[in-house]
Amino acid sequence: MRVRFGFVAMAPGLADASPSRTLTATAAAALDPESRLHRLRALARANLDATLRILRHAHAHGVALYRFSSRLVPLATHPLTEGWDWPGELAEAFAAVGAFVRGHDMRVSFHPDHYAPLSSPRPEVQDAARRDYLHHTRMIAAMGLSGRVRLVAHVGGAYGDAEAAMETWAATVSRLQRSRETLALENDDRIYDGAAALALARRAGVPLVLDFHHQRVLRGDAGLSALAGAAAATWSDAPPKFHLSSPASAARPRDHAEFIDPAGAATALGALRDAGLEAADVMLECKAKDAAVFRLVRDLAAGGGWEADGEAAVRPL
DNA sequence: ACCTGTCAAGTCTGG
DNA sequence: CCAGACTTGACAGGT
Repeated sequence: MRVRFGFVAMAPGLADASPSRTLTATAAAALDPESRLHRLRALARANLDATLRILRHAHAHGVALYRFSSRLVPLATHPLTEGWDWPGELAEAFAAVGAFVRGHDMRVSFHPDHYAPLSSPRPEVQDAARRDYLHHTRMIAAMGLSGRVRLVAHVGGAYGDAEAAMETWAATVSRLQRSRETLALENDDRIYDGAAALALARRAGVPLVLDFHHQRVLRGDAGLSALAGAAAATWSDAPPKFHLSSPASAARPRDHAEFIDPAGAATALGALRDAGLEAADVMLECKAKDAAVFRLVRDLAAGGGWEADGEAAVRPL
């Protein structure tokens, strides 16, 4: 088995490389339409530029797994920018990112944020969520990566009835074009645990990204290997994918720590090994980002049980 | 140059 | 019914 690790959005080691630069809506509203779009276009170009630099940096260190910032195009779904042809204006910059990903066979993803729940009973919220989903699929299309990038989404709230909310989620997803190829579902740390998310993912025909940290917060480590195996079985076109992070502190167990605690990682990776997987991709959600990947590989290799396979992957001994 | 409060967005809890 | 927490990185305004 080979386990590859990846990181999210920024690489703190790279100077001046934020992929999420933006303009506040208040500041944007104060500008005349022409200078507003001029500013936003420049920020988006800088974000895509930074993204390409981060991808080069990742690839140079053997990192094949990366999650894009969802804010590459600032205010893209805000009413202030309605009608903006960003796909046309930023075509080259998006294409360059996609070409690098294809050329180096990297696995990339998006994670629409939790303000866009497809399960909401409020029509205006659902409309906004669908616009957000559409925006992400447009970015993927602009990269020339349609069909090979997943949007990793949460179910959303419970709205007083979690069963009904899952029903709404499945119904909404079934209406979205090509959602089976473009979506993946992730368990959360409040309402939908691994088992619930797994059942919904199977029903909707989308793969499940099992988040070990969320699962531990809700249910502890019991049954982790069986759950990991079942989650892995929902993936057919790519290696199964997992999320891993460590609690920031005992007082704030849900928050993400700077780095991965090696003991916790060994438990999670042990579950993958015990599930008999041939390959797995594990996205680390740590404040230290890329540095957390490199440190975890070193820690696992030093701790016994695993050997480093480059700077960003391990194999069991 | 640095520090602090604020920010597009939704949901839930507590008062 | 409303205010605040939740979470995160970056802006914006002030020193």
